[in-house]
Amino acid sequence: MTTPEIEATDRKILQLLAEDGRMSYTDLGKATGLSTSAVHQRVKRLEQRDLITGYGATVNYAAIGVPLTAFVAVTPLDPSQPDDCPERVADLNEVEACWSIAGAESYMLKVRVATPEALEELLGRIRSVANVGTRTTIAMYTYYENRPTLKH
Amino acid sequence: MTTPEIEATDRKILQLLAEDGRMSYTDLGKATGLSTSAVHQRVKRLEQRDLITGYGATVNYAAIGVPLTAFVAVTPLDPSQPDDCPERVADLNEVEACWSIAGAESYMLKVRVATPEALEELLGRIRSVANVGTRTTIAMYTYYENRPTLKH
DNA sequence: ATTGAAACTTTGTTGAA
DNA sequence: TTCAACAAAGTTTCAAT
Repeated sequence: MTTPEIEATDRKILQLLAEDGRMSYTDLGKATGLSTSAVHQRVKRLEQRDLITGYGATVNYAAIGVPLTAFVAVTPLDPSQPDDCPERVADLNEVEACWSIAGAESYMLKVRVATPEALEELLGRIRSVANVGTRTTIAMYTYYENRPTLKH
Repeated sequence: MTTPEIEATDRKILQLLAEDGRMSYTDLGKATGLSTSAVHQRVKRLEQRDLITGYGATVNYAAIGVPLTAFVAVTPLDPSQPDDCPERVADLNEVEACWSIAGAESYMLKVRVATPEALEELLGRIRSVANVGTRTTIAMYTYYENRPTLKH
């Protein structure tokens, strides 16, 4: 938003790090035609400008026994109350993402749980902690997730 | 799915790497009470078992001029055709994720674009490349995304 | 943006519990 | 089988240019 124009080299570095967050500065340098310390400097600048907000391992949740992903569309029940649903549901660690949406409902949550029972129980906690109604769409299979969308 | 029971130390390593994918083996060792080479070995095993499927930088898409996220619920139009929508839309790099869902529609896509015009154009490409109908929900603001859901 | 040097990290090998 | 200790190779991070 602040700097929509990103220079080509910085864009390339963003793309490479989005695809492999553990790539070494040496290899980033080779891939961009810069010296190791020049890329290092640029990466630090990308972090400081908040264009890179962090690094994470991609965990195979299905394989570790948390196979259920669901989308929960959320409607606040009392319009006179302060609308702080995103902060309230942030306390629930099953909630992986929260967006405000255009349409019939106010927010969309993405949640991850181990079992249908755990989902039902979580929906109860979401409704009571945020005083909202919920409409849930269960994802039965994840083909892919978090693919980098930078290749243009 | 194959190994739903993950040992406590491996779980801790997964959690730490989900939160900071560039954490060094030295620091992982300090955080888990193991030697550098012992964590190193465990991380390689987590990668081999596909419990860690990759590492990525978290890119602030809004800040680099791609502020629009949308969810596209997709319905195949011709039930006699092979249903290969996930593979077909995988070619469109604006498509970040694809889930098969329970409910009125068959799939849910998550897409990222720069402008409403780019979204409209992308929806056209999705419909023609996969021979599907679409129902789109625009995310106007991202409160948070990809929070690790491993703290239990 | 680069070079070069010191500090630190990674990753293979070896052997102990 | 899992861990620790070591050591060589590679990487990071600075200051100076």
